[in-house]
Amino acid sequence: MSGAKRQSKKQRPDGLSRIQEMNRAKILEAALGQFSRFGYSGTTIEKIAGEAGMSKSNLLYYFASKPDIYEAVLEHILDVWLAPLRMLDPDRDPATELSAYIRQKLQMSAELPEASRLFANEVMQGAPRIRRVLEEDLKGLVAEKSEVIRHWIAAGKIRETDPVHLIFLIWAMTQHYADFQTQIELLTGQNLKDPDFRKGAEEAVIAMVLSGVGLTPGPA
Amino acid sequence: MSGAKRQSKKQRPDGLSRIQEMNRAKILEAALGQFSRFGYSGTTIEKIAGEAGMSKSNLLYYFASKPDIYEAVLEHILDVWLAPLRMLDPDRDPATELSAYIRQKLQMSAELPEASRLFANEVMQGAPRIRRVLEEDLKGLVAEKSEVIRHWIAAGKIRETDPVHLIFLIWAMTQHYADFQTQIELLTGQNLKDPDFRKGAEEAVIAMVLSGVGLTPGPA
DNA sequence: GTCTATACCCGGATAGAC
DNA sequence: GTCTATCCGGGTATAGAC
Repeated sequence: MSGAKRQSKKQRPDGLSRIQEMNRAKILEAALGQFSRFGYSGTTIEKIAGEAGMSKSNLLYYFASKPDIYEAVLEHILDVWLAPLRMLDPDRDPATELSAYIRQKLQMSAELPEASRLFANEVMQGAPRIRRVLEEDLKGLVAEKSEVIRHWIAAGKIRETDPVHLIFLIWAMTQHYADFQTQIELLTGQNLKDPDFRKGAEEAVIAMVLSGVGLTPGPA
Repeated sequence: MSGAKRQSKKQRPDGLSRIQEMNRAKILEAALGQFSRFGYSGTTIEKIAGEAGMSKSNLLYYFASKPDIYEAVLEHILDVWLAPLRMLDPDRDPATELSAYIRQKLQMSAELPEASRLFANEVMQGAPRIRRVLEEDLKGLVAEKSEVIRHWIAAGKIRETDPVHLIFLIWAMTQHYADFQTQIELLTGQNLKDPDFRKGAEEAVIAMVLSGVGLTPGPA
């Protein structure tokens, strides 16, 4: 047995075994659900573990502490959360670009409402853990995309509008359907997962934004 | 001393002494600040008491428990929160009415952002304590005001629009400035308390809503 | 009517067996 | 890698003195 094969733990690229990866993923998903619903203080490690199908202690084997989990979740969703805005293209026409952006944001509100609510929660508490990201990355991104809008204005393609307010208002309208989902359901019995309602929301937001910048939305 | 004057505790209309009233008010104000910032679970009775300038035990003399305080705060702000919508008047012209409504909502976001955030917080958690109010009062109110908007449409005064989405979008845009105040401050360095920024927000929202329903906002 | 002291419970985190 | 047992801190709420 001398010189025998060593206990081969296949060293994967990230240094994690398959089950480790899977467990981490399950934890992050469960944590997103809990944090977004109950806020940071309102969620317990035990609940997250329960949702993820494991024991509290086992969870604490993967993440050393509660803040660690929270930050991992936030980091995990931030990229996908900001992705749509990055795609605003100055070289295409504003009606197409703005419509596409709104549709993407509404799609995210439909498919990942928890991410929206987690983000809202964090910001409402003063954004203690994502201050940096907002001040640096997001601020830069918004400045960049404001330039795109100013470019459209200068080219006479859309009406004179404050770019920053325009961006804020698009965020407000699209994220509202995720953040206030409960209220919307109580008042209408529907949410973005209903195709009809989703279409109604898309039309309402797009109509408002396009006419708001002086474009007349076509019937599609 | 026989038959002397009895220790006269003036029985006030609500059965509360002046200091009791004042203390209750101070507690409610402090509680609003804490709950809106840290959510229900994130705030402690001790913090509320500190903000209200009294001891934890003394606070618990006025409110028996944490949920009691929370419900009192919610109830206290709900009326004022829904007041602006009640004023939408079908007999005046839509441009005036919608502009006034938006301005009132933005005023509330400027002066009582905590109320907005508390409300958002509660709804995002599934509205466990105000389900009733939403299902009954608010639902009725929205139905009533949807009729107002349909009335304007039928009279040819505004473009065909889904009334419920219109209401949601006005809420979304106006409340966003309170709920995401932190983010807005980090990105622009301003908030609704700055007169210039407030004016910019009013113009942006009013322009968007009015043109969205087919009205051209005048330059004021 | 207000404060001090304290009981009690719950959630986060660790130690150590398996 | 996963579990059980347990510690510890903090937060709610109460008992009782003043």
